[in-house]
Amino acid sequence: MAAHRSAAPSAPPMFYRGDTYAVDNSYGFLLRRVLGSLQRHLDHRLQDRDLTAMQIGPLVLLAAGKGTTAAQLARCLNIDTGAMTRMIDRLQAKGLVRRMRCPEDRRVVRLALTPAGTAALDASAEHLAAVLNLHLADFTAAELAQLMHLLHRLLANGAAADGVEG
Amino acid sequence: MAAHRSAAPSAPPMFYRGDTYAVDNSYGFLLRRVLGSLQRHLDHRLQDRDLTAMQIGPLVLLAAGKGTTAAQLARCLNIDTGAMTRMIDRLQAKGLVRRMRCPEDRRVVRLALTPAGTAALDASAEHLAAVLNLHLADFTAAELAQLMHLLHRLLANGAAADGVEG
DNA sequence: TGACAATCACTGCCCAGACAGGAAAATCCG
DNA sequence: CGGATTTTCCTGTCTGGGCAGTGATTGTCA
Repeated sequence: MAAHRSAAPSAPPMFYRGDTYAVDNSYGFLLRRVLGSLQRHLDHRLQDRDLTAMQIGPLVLLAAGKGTTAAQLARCLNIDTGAMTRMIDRLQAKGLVRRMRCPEDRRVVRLALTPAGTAALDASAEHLAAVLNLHLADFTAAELAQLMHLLHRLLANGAAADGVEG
Repeated sequence: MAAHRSAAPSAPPMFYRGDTYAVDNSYGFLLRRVLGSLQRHLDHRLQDRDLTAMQIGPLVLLAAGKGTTAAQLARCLNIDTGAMTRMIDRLQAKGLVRRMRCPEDRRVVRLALTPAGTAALDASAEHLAAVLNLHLADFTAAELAQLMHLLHRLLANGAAADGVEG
């Protein structure tokens, strides 16, 4: 188990220990609260438009051409396909996206933004940017870059462990 | 309101713009995925114990003496008191916490860990620490400190805006 | 003292994600 | 060709958060 680590069986980082764990030092709790703040701010700005912060995700991905099926969007957002199905249900009920059975592969359902969906996204993008900027009020460009770098590495480390355990 | 900013009514940071927004550059989406990774890893490690990552929050706070009422815990975790009520319901159903009407102020319900709750927390803390460490696999102590620092500032900037708008 | 506001816990009603399971369709392979 | 596997979407059922509204209690202040 430990032997195949070529460079180092190396010092597994022990920043946190079970017996001395304190909430205030946990970046996990902190992350949770930051995300909550982002979401709450965005939700408040979007409530006039009958949209939520979460619902923007699929709209952005569709507009950016990151995917045209529910499964693709779910993978992009790292969420369940079941959750995505219901999300699409809500977006479709609001007339923002369209479902169209794919003729070539009749399992898949092609998704597309409606004109209303494009309009809603255009109107929301500015709020999304504003909320992100608001939380960066006293940041320099270098600090934002550093933040993104650290977050990417957290994610990569988690994904690496996925492969091992999963 | 703007006058008290001594130095500058100053360049509002424009890291993100509505018309050029791209998912890949958004620290919001990144944050969301990191948190999801943390939660999934922890949930998998805890499923044997019939516990979820979310349910550890109140247990940790109770053990640390950060609060003894639902309202206090909710404020600590930045969540709704209604959500906390239901969370306590689930924890109580599992026999991990105890409710006790406070005699002095009969509005409040005092919360306390049961022995089973303390045991469950002790057993989980090590997994919590392990998951946090796992995502920090290639981090230095300085980088972790930097991450915490940046997250704290994001949170503070969000809270500052709360006061203004709310 | 009596009206008023604040606080606390709780409840309904939403949105939202995780997991398990199922039906239909496509693909792979013997 | 024909069965096994995989993929895609969908549907329960659970946990979980946000918001609004309720009732009980406490504190405040005229």
